[in-house]
Amino acid sequence: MADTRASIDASADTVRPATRDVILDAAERVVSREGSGRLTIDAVVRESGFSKGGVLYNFPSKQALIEGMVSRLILQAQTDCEAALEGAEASGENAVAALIRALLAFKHANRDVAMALLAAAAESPELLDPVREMMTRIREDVIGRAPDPMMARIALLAADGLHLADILGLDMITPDEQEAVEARLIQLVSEPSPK
Amino acid sequence: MADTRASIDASADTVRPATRDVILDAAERVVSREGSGRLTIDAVVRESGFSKGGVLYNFPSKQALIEGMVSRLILQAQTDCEAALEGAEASGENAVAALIRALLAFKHANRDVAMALLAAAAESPELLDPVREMMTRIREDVIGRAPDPMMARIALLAADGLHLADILGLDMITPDEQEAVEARLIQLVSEPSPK
DNA sequence: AAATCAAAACCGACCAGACGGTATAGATGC
DNA sequence: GCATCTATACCGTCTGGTCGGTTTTGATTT
Repeated sequence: MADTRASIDASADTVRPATRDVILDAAERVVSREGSGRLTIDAVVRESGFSKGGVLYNFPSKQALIEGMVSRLILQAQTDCEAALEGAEASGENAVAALIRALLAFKHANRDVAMALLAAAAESPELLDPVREMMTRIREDVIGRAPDPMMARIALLAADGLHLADILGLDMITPDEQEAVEARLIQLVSEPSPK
Repeated sequence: MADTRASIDASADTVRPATRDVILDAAERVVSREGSGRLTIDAVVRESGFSKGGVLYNFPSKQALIEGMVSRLILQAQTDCEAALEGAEASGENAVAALIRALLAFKHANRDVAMALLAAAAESPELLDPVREMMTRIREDVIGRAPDPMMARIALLAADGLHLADILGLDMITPDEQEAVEARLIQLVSEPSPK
């Protein structure tokens, strides 16, 4: 069961329709709709349509289920970042800017889903270890490529700030403002001496 | 650990040594040590040394207790920010820089305590309403005073990012680096055209 | 292809404990 | 003695997890 199949597809699985992913989707829906504190196995059972036994067969414990959510999220982020890097390399675009852009897009696309991280943190902090690892790798990657490393770091932190605001629903920033901020961030990491 | 009492009255302290604050302190310790998901009334009872009845006498429900934690946190932040503003006005320092500095210091001092926010978010999202309100006020204040409003906004977001890293334990940034980043942030909001 | 069979996948009733909250009795100071 | 506060036993509910059983799947044999 060390499977960890690459989530999204469901194409190759002719018979078995990626049960684990169906369950993870249901869990994400629960978290996004009712908050991280309401993530219970029974709620996932209700939401997924599977029985309790079925859910617990695929994820032997609630912790395992949260681990599944986290690792899928990480996989997605990693894929997105790598794609952004390749795209930048192909088009000759600034790699750091591309990465920041990819991160912002990812965080925006997974705004409510990322509450799973809160659930994970609440359940037991060590579940965030893989997240730590990934963020470190990305950060080192970005900072290593940046003409102004500290500014790159600041841009990353600001991106985290945007994410936090999204997660906690603290975003009273208008979409226009958000776009402007993101553009400015990308500009900041692109030019060594801005303005 | 500056005396964070400030809740209600504190008039007849002789007999009643700010029971509510003692309980809130215990709750903060629980959250910081065991994670936001482990914040239970019984845990607070154990940690505070009071009886369950005593705790529930002061905070009639778990929600009330979390509300207490949040509002105390907000009060403290507000006080700190106002003090910073007054100090800046007196010394002629850049107000925006002073505010950012105060926010960073506050967030640093309350790094684990702030997990109460996560507990609040998990319990029921509307508990974060006061936090929203405060953050909006601070942001508007900072942005209104800044020579480069968008840069100020970015600095605030970066400060949030630092905070998030602290809360989730994602801070693999060294103290030196953190100091450098904070200095750069303050510099960014102080000068219209940095570098 | 029909029969067989073992393993994988799934089901749902059940349980022990934890949790939030209540009830009530008791201490303490005015 | 009355208000304020503390302490403990208790209750109903919820939750994570178990367990024995049933269905589905896929390979094998004939």
